[in-house]
Amino acid sequence: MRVAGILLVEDDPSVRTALELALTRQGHSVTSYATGEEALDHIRARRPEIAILDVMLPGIDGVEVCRRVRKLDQLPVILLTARGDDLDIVVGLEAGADDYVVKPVEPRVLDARIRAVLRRAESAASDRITFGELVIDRGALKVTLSGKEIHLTPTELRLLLELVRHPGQVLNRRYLLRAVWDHTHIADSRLVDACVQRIRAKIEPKPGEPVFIHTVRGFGYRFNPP
Amino acid sequence: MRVAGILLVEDDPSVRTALELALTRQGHSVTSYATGEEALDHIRARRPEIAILDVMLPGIDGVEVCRRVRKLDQLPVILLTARGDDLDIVVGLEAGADDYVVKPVEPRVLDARIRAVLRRAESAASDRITFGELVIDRGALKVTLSGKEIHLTPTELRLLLELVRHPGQVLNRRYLLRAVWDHTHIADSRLVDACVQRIRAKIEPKPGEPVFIHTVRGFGYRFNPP
DNA sequence: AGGACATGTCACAGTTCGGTGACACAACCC
DNA sequence: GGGTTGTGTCACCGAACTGTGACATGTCCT
Repeated sequence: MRVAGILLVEDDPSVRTALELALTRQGHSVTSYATGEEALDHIRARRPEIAILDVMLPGIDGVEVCRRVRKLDQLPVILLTARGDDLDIVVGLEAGADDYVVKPVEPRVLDARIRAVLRRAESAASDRITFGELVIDRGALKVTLSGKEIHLTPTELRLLLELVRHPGQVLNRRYLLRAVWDHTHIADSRLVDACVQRIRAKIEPKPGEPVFIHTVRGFGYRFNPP
Repeated sequence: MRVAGILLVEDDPSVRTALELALTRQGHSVTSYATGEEALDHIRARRPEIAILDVMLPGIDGVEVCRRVRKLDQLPVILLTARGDDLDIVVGLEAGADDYVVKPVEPRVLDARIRAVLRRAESAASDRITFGELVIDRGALKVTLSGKEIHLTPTELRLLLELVRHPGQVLNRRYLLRAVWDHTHIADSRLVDACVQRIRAKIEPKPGEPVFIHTVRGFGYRFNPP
């Protein structure tokens, strides 16, 4: 099941907390703010997968955030409004929102609408895999950790992708040498170890106790989904 | 303003006539039917731009029509339902509907939703794509940067379009050689590199640090929407 | 504990890769 | 023909990458 990085903007703290809780329960990962300014910063910095914006906000309102976002980006947007005021709906959809939801909303309905919007947006999106904070985009060949892009060299990336292709499986050094380096029969080589070490230095929060790439003494390495 | 060929399916004759009239007044061209079977025939034969389907229909219902349509086509679908029954909404959106409207509906609101759905569908198939300051008109084969027209040679344009067709994806040199030059298996060639440089010189504000076409060392190039 | 062995760590130098500009040639247009 | 434009190729250079070996550290077994 896909899990989305959702940006939620809602100035009423009780509504915000309730929605955040409900969405988290549905399996989404949610970041929330109270103002449009913060939301725009977050969008620029963290690239969420979808934004859910309350229309009524102090300062820059949801519709305006939506307009600005639409100028730069394809980021899917759902607008939230307190009443089903028809004029709001027209304005909101004209601003480029992908959907428009009237509060109060059943969590299940909001979830369905989020998934519908994401499904539509996905056709253009690339295939990526998420392991907790680690996101590997196989199409863009990008790796991000907690939203920050990590630079991996070609060999490091190929090795990581090979490990990730078999999550939970132990891959021995000979296999990895063949798969990543095309080395057919170099028996003893510290190459793999060195490369794993370099990857760990980049993606493991504490390289001393690896979370992602585990050493299986005597056999090889295993990529563990957290 | 764009005028859409709308397929309307609604079994209640009075509602059908009312909606047809309202939509026609908004400048749309509407064809309407009372059953899902007729609708599917129409879709196959006439390729409407958008379908508005009542959920409750005798025989094949709206959700089922939506499901079948989605299997073959990208045809945008809006579902209509008599009450705001939450379960219906979830089922409908899961079936792939682009939007879900509860009757009775203000004509202006329905119109806004139609336009929003069409706008989204359009951006996927549109002739003109905008990436920040860079505008690529695939119909006119013109590229403009900050409003100024940029002259690209045919090969440069083909390469740029190929990259833009897969935004965010890394495309390797072999692929690009095949796609743009029809070269089947020239292994080592700096052709792509040279062409990318020429494009960069024209569209990148600072060719030293490219914004649009990124090099992914060891793999290829990636067009990054800003 | 102590030895044997497996793995982590690190720095460095050779190698590869891509950016860049020059250039030759073909195609095209006056 | 003569000039202009588009395209492929090449050589050079700096930057980035990577393999290697030496050494440190860790783990397992007796």
